Amino acid sequence: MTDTDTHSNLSESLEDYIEAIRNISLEKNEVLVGDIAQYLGVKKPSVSLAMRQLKQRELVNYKQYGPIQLTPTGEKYADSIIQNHTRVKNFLITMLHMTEERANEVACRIEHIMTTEEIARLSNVRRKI
Amino acid sequence: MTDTDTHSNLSESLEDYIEAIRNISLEKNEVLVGDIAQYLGVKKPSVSLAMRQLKQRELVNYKQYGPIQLTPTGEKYADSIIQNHTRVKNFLITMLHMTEERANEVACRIEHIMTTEEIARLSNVRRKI
DNA sequence: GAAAAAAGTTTGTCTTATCTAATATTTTTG
DNA sequence: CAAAAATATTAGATAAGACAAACTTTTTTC
Repeated sequence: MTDTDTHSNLSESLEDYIEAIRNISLEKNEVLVGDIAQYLGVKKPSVSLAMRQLKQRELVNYKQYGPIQLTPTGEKYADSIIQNHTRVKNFLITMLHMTEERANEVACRIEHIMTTEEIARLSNVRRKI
Repeated sequence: MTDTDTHSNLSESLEDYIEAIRNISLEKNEVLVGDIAQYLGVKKPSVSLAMRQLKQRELVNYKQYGPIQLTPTGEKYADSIIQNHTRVKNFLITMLHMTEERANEVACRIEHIMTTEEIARLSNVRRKI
């Protein structure tokens, strides 16, 4: 993520947490600390700490021991990350023939490295007959 | 870097050090701690510590206060990383129209994420008229 | 509604990678 | 060859991110 991208200040780790919250909330009414921990394969104390940081930046909203919600800003941020993830993943699957699992793994890393604009260009790369 | 790749055990940071040593030695007879520090934009104590770790893994060879050389294993490792870097970089420049500087920056990150085989496939992606 | 279970948080530790300041070695130079 | 300069290393500090163990709060269950 560079200065020229839309959202520029979160660590990769915190971006992953935001992304997770958004993805979980698409399937579940309430997002709990334990859900996020399970989703990301980390322990609950790690989630707890991350949530405090995201709350401080006003990207999530929650009261202690309560369920977690993204703020409108957090939601926009998440959607942007998820769009990037999806685009990278599609490229990896269609152009490099990765399995979905591997593509997710790799996209999860690359989504933090390239800017939204660069990823948009990536998603336009197609084999033209 | 996954278990299925040829070289699987170094941190991204240590891979960067190996890559740097190899690149510097293409331009200079002796590689000194200060050269590596300048090349990577870190301070000498960081290099010093990294060299100790690489030595322990028998990827570099040097005596204290002396110049640094890659072992044959280290050289192979470096060449593999550099080939990956170059391939990713070429893709980014030709397909995504990045500047050389930006392509280097991004390639430096992606080279640690995708396997050699995946990168080979990436380098075969070409616009076909 | 009190005891047990589940969920979340706090505290303290670990690892990795970096830095600054202080120290040590090597090289250069007069 | 001794003093100065350049180079490298060690020691100690910091930061991010994770973990386990202990503790707290909330929820469930009898």
